[in-house]
Amino acid sequence: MDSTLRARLAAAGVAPECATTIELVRDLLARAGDKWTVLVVTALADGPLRFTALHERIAGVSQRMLGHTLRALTRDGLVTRTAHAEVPPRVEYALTPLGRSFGDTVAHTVRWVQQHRTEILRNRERFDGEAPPTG
Amino acid sequence: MDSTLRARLAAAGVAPECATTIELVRDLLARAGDKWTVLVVTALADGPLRFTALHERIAGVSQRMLGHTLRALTRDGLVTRTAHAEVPPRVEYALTPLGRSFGDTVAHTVRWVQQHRTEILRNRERFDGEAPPTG
DNA sequence: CTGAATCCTTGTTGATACTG
DNA sequence: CAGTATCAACAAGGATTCAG
Repeated sequence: MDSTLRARLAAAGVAPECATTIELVRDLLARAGDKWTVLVVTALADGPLRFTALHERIAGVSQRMLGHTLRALTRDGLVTRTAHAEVPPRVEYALTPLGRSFGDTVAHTVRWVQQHRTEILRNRERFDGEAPPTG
Repeated sequence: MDSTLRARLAAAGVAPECATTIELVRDLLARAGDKWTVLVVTALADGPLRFTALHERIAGVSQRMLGHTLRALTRDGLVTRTAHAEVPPRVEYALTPLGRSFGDTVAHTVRWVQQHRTEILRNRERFDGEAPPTG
């Protein structure tokens, strides 16, 4: 993990437990912000799906990134992975209660963005209109 | 911007406005998850601060990354940048109402992580205890 | 003091190919 | 079907240097 950060926070007088929380917060926030997590969680919100079903439903994701995303989600217990011992193999992914809860929290932020979408976009335009000419 | 994503979403039958929202959501989520944003917003929550004050208060951040973070935040209108025409220069950064609102939303997620911290950590341990031996 | 420019290291993403 | 391994491209992050 990012032990450097922990050391720095410790040096700054932050309690270890709190430091771990900060790392974890950033970790989860970063995960929510990565390219595929939100789409995966959203896709699974309607019910369990197989790997291929997810791959088809989420346009543009590579097998590799879908696999990584799913693995990370599974590791944190946000998603369950159920492999059925059959031929051909069948693996189903489903949201856990924790994952659903996480999805709700993210949805909260999504709603915020939707509400402030116009304002943010306008701010960017204004900023880009003023600043870019370096001189 | 990520026009590739937009094209893909369009191909998938997603409305352009919705596609923009998705990009923006991921953008803001990614920003929240980056290494310094949350710390900057938190630091500014107590009131305006100068560049150097922020640099001192946030242990471990480089001038470069602090500058980048501040610039991104300013661009979105989450933070104001007030340069006083003095010698030596003095620049103050402050949260806008929008920035404060954003901070509240992020705080919501932070609280979620704090509440589920133990569970997530336990899940990870269990996962790492079972899976790693590849064979 | 504030912060942009440069250079370098590292981590992330994705295409492709291969295995159980 | 459900992935993992490998490799190449790229972006993020950081140290240092330069400038207004």
